[in-house]
Amino acid sequence: MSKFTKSELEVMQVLWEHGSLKPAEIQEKFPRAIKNSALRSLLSVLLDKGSVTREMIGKAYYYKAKTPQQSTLKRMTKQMANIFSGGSTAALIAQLIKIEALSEEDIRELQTIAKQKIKEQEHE
Amino acid sequence: MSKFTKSELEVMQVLWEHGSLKPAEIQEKFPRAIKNSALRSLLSVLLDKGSVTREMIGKAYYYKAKTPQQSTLKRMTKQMANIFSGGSTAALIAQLIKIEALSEEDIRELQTIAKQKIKEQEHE
DNA sequence: AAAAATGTGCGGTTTTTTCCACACATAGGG
DNA sequence: CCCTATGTGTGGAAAAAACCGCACATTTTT
Repeated sequence: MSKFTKSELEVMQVLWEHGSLKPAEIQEKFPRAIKNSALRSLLSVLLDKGSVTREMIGKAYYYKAKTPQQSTLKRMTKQMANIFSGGSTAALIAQLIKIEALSEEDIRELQTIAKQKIKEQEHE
Repeated sequence: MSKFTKSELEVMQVLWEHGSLKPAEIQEKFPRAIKNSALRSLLSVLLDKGSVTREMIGKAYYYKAKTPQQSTLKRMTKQMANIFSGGSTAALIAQLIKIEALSEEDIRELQTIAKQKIKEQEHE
């Protein structure tokens, strides 16, 4: 189930953010310098993995993410939880709130989200 | 600035959890099967990086983590934020609370921690 | 004392990931 | 028509990460 290498993740990041792009466009938006051929090589790996799809428009292929951002975030979070908090995602989030620099406004925002979450759960 | 590969992180995880261990002990507690020589090769990389230290006790070297768990968590969190929430750690945490499965108890616990965090900040 | 167990040091090989050059095709402008 | 720009496909090379065998030394066991 699609896990990504560092570079593959950079590609996914661009596609998640910008939707459907051809290689030259991905290259432009890439977080660092990369040769077109190197990038296309990455894309072909992602294509094999089924993480992206592509469609010929005009004379170029347009790529778009198939693996959702959210499922990737969840997987990576789970991995972090395994390393840092015995596998518990809740404990990981707690830990983050404790150690990260957060403004009072940030924290109040989190509180609001937490409240909403509880409400949602009551509706089930 | 010590960033770790997948395997290196597994080693660090064991050391963070168990303190000072010799290779054979790390090997036992390793999250998967690994040959002693492969593990020692990893340890030597980590030693070069300055992420672990070692001390000869009896006839074996005992390794312990030098890079703190917390700073590694912070770095990794920042990376995740770059990918998933435009670099904002606060936004990442918010996102996690939204999408992760959390029991009502978990959420209340988070709220308590958030409250404490606000209090702490008032004292500054 | 020999055998077995435990460890280290060293010098690689293998696998995975990343990167790239080059040949070829097509469209558009001068 | 020829040149340039823009793409693709292919077949690797280069670099990074992971892995491992074996010789040697010391201690423990029989």
